[in-house]
Amino acid sequence: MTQIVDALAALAQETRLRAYRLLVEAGPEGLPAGRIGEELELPPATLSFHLAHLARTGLVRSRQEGRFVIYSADFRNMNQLVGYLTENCCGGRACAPSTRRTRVRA
Amino acid sequence: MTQIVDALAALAQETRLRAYRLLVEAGPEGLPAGRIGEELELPPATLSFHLAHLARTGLVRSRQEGRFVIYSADFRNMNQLVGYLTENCCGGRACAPSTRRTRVRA
DNA sequence: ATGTTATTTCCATTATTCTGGAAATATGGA
DNA sequence: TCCATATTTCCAGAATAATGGAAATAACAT
Repeated sequence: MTQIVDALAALAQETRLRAYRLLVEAGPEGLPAGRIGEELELPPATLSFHLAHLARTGLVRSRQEGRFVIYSADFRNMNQLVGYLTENCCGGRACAPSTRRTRVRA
Repeated sequence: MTQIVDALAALAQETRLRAYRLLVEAGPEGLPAGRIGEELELPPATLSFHLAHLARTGLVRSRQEGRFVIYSADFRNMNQLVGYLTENCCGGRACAPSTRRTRVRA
């Protein structure tokens, strides 16, 4: 439960949610921190604070690449989060919307 | 986006998440505030604060019934939230787990 | 009206989170 | 080596959220 609350809190902040979405869009290659700060127009200290927060909860990973630190979305925790919400917070009814996306057959 | 951040923030707090889950379990009839406070062992002011927070975001509704105020989960916003996460934060892959639960633990 | 129970509002205190400048650290290049 | 660039850490101030006692409001019963 602590994990779930932490993941929710990590995303419950506009700057972090925007950063996370950028990284989802960017795909597995991810983006260097500076690129994210540019996109979000954040001073470096603020950016670092939020990226560290996302990384702490495991929603995001980082790897060093030369002078750059590359961040990328880690979907495992997001899967867990969506799974939790679907199973525990939707009262049995279909909570995920019927989008035209990948249908999952169980 | 503000709506999504608000919903996430509402659930990103242990007390509120627990209250919300209780209400999901309780179904459409919901539960009187006092019953929730009893279950969660909260002083009335604290309980009221958190329930009001959930209601403000639309995750929960309340209705007066005699001397009691009955709270119940409103799934519309939860659907929206899960939908948003699935569509915007999962990078195209299936985010909801394919585990089909026949039994929901109480 | 008075009493009892349920819930909320008021308010102050404490705790947590956010913000960003300045300094520190890290890496690569000349 | 020294310099430029990328990112983080340090730190302190500002903003926001959580907590709960006490008083207020609401609803019903006698």
